Amino acid sequence: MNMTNHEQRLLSRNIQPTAMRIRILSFMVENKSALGLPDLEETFTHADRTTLYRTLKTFLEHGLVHQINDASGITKYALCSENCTCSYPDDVHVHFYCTSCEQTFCFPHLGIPHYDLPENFIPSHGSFVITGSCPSCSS
Amino acid sequence: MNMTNHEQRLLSRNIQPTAMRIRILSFMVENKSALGLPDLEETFTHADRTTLYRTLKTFLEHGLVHQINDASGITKYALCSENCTCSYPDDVHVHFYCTSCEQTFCFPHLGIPHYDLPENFIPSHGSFVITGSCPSCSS
DNA sequence: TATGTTATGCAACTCAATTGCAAAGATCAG
DNA sequence: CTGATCTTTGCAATTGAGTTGCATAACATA
Repeated sequence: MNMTNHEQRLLSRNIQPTAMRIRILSFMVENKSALGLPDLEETFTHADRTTLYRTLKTFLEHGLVHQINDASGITKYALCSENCTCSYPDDVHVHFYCTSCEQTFCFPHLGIPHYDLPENFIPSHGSFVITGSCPSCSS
Repeated sequence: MNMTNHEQRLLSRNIQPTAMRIRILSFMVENKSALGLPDLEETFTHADRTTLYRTLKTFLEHGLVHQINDASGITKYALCSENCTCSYPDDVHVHFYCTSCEQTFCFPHLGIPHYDLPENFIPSHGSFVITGSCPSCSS
């Protein structure tokens, strides 16, 4: 709710804290699950799709959010923790995609193991998604 | 190359071994990396997109292939091993997506750990993708 | 061969993602 | 304060993956 907080968070990632970006960051902070562009379009009906699209891209490039590729066909984004550098493998965690409500959740406490990749495969990021049914949908 | 082999493989998954399906299975066997619908369209220019699309869906539903969601935005499919039931977590393995050539590789020998999911999250599948640069592109 | 089922082809549509360009807003030097 | 410059936002349009309904062709079964 403290806008200055969000401003600080943007500034710490070298993102110009415009009104639009603060509003979008605020929305992502309040939201429990990862968000895709269509989610933002639904919420920010007054704003242009392009702006929302580019805001997500900007957030991603500056490491404010990480990208998740679930089976929904929609690219989702979720906020990184304050000290996250999105580096592999330490800052990569497991996600859960519910096929029923199509929401994607972060499980920051579930990290990923170290993998010995075949020679000359150079890792930089990761998207680990478990698919199934979430508590709201599995009851 | 032995078509009868491919026929057997389709039949063992209860898939009617039509000429089209045998050709597509054959192509997938020869291919090193996972394939998406656009890849099939490029190769089978004479066939209809819908047929290719539905063939992949059929293969998926019958457990002949598994689905991978990498950062390309294209749903990829890769052949399962003979005795694979695509069950979580035993039959789930790590994949590698190269951002340069946009190819996705299976690492069947790299399994995934057991995760204690939060209560009432019921897993059924998984898509574990490490992103980076493949040997051909990292040199 | 007749009949019903399955597979394929055709056409059309939806929607997420993306790009170029113009207008508006912010920043900074003088 | 003013003008020049850079960044952000809005508008319009396009691409391309994914999907569906329906008609026809191929196939299996009796």
